[in-house]
Amino acid sequence: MRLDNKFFETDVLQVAPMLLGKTLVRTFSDGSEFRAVITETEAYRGEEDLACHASKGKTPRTEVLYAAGGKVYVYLIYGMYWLLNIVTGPKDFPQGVLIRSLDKVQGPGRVGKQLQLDKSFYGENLATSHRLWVEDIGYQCTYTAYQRIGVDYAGIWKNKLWRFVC
DNA sequence: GTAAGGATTGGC
DNA sequence: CCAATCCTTACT
Repeated sequence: MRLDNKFFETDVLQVAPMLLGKTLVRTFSDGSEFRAVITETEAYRGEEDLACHASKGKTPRTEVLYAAGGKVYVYLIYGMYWLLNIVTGPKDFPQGVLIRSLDKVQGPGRVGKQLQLDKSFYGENLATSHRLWVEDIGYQCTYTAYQRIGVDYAGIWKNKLWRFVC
């Protein structure tokens, strides 16, 4: 069954590991469908988390992070790759989960490429979208927590074990 | 207005 | 090791 907003309105440190084993579904305009199991996620939590984009405050780019959970946050990195994030938590508590890998696609940049993401997905509602959502197929995998990738600039926050891998 | 740099990847 | 490539943010 499709995950609803309720699922995503929980704290990101709960949602990020719970997403492992869930199925990501993307339908394309030609009618085809892509399904893959989420195998790696990363949590970004609050304005005080220097690795979180919301650490710079509310801007046009980070605005959706302040919404209640269940929305999509996409952004272009290095001018080349659209990274997929899911906003979590209550309204006005900026946090989100980066989808780093699927069973069939490893690497956040590759996930965005496979799903053919672009800026039109910014703010997409996963509970009602007809082209992108997450399903619970009754499977929860065991996981291990690691430090996040590529956030060496984040001071003490880089040491948080907020990356979850199946 | 201008410049610096990034939650990455693939190619040299 | 480093270029690709462009948007966001910070600063003059």
